Amino acid sequence: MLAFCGQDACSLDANGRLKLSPRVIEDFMNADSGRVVMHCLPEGAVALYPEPVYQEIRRQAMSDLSKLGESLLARRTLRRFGALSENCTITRQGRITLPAAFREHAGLKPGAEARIIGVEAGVEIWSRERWDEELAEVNAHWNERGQQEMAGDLTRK
Amino acid sequence: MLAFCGQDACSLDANGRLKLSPRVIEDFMNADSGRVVMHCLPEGAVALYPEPVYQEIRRQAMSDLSKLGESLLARRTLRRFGALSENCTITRQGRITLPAAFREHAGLKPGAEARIIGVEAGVEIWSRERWDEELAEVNAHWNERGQQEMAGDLTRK
DNA sequence: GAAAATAATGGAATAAATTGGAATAAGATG
DNA sequence: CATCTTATTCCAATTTATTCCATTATTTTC
Repeated sequence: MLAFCGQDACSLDANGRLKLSPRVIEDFMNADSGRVVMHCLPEGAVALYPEPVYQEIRRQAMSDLSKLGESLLARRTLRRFGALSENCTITRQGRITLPAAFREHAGLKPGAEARIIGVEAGVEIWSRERWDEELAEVNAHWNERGQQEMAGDLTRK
Repeated sequence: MLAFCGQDACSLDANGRLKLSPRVIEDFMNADSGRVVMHCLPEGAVALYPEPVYQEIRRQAMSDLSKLGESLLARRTLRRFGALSENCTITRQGRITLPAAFREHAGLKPGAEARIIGVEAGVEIWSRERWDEELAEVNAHWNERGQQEMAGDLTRK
């Protein structure tokens, strides 16, 4: 059974809450009893990962505390993950509340249309407009890559 | 459970006091019973760390005092951390009072809007304006990083 | 050195926002 | 077409934030 796949359309309620679809809820229940980490991506969307997945992501990026006093990069790395991540539990009604700052990061006003995108490790929340653009870019990139591969096959000695 | 994550909006009262959100208070209680070190960052914000975290940040620098006699840099480093760090305890109402000099360092007048930013090791207090700029820079940096990575994926032989 | 004034602190009350739940509407399925 | 599932809206209750006031400490002036 494939987890965290496919796409859903949904909308934020007046308080910025999001109702997840039954299959997404089920995937999060199976993964970690509905415990979720919300994380703002540089691309302008919010990812939802089961907590263990996020811990794994963080394990590599963890910088040691002794550098904090002298390194701006170290401070900004912690800032990026600290400020832009938060955990929550899916409620009994299958809802999550996006913090206002996260909503803004993803360009989602209360009442906005959103896309829930399965990304295998979890799901991502995109505004409808941004998702359309992102999907076009993703496709363009791998098309270009394919073209280069074919060209390389001709010119290779 | 993620500690010291997310962002909060709050404002200084007329006397320059700051009410922390319940989850931040809880994180500090768990970390060191509410004992906190305030420290002015070069970026123009004030960091709050549990005391053990601050000790860890300073541990290396404090381990060799032998340079003090001949190194201006060493003396100024101690000066910076000494003058710009102070400890305090979160009150029963969950408030902390920023010393006037620290408030000024962070560009916070009494009554100003502030942002409490989780940075995993603790939290940082930013003025609303400065945080907006910092966040934009953080996002821009990691976006640029991502773009370079994608470009590299196309030109790779 | 004492008294008054000013500033700082602790606490409580009121107002605002968030959350949980239920009810209704819409859609899908047999 | 009826029933069951899913989505959306609305309301009540709780939590959280802000403001205001009283008390304590500190400083200044006489």
